[in-house]
Amino acid sequence: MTLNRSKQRDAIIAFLATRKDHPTAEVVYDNVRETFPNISLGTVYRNLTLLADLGEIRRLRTRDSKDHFDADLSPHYHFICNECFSVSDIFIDKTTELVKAANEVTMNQITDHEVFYYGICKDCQKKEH
Amino acid sequence: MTLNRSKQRDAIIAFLATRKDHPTAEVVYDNVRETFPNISLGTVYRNLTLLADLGEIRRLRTRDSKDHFDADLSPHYHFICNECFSVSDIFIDKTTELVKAANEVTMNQITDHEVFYYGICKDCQKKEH
DNA sequence: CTAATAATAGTAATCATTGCTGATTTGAAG
DNA sequence: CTTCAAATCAGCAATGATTACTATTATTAG
Repeated sequence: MTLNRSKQRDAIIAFLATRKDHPTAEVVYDNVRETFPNISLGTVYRNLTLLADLGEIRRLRTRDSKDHFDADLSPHYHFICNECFSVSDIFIDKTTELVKAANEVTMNQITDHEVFYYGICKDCQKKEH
Repeated sequence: MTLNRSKQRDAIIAFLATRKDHPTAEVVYDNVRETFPNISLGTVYRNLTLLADLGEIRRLRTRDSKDHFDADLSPHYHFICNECFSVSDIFIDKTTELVKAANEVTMNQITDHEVFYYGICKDCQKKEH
């Protein structure tokens, strides 16, 4: 029940902290494997899930079929490209307004919220000439 | 390439239109089967995907591992219960503000957006003693 | 009515994620 | 510094939602 440290988990957190592109479990696995050649994919998933449950990272479930993970806990939203499925940050915070407006129309108890923007990212706009 | 009508698809649309609880493919299947006893789950999935791609219904990918479907295309958001994973409507529309604010910080081309609220629904609040 | 093709039922396959098991690591207490 | 129970791991099997495939049936334009 107590949380022990582990080199694998530390490496996963450290790697995530270096990235702003919200990698998938697979990407985390591929990268952490460069330092821990025989870390297993299961370990990556278990730790990402554990960290998300503890609230130390955020799990993003987008229209993409893979989960993405974000080590940045500051309030912000996300943009997902419909072409390449890349995920990028939208650093705005409308918590006050959004939660206030929602509370006026529901009795459900809101603890948090997420905003996803969809469209075509800058890079994919270029490609489509 | 041309779209033909099919009784199965009509039944799926008709069923979805009667529900405000954003059923999963499985739930759609169970219900439509009462009228079409040997409709297949694949047909349900194929049509839900087709309709979502055509923009005639919305596919909601939540923290729940199952997709939910919504026949109501009017601008509105969703609340998902962390306990029972029920999905309910939040009839507010902050498109103008949200898209305006996002456009001030990104060059990505935004075509649409989604807001998910999470928390404990009214029913689950009661259950908790 | 008929041919072309869209859609279906039934089932197999995919693939992200989770579960299992026996071995290894961690950390608190002596 | 040892000890030992509990936590974590690697490797791999299993799960489960969704998609793909194939032979058959339904739809619709002409």
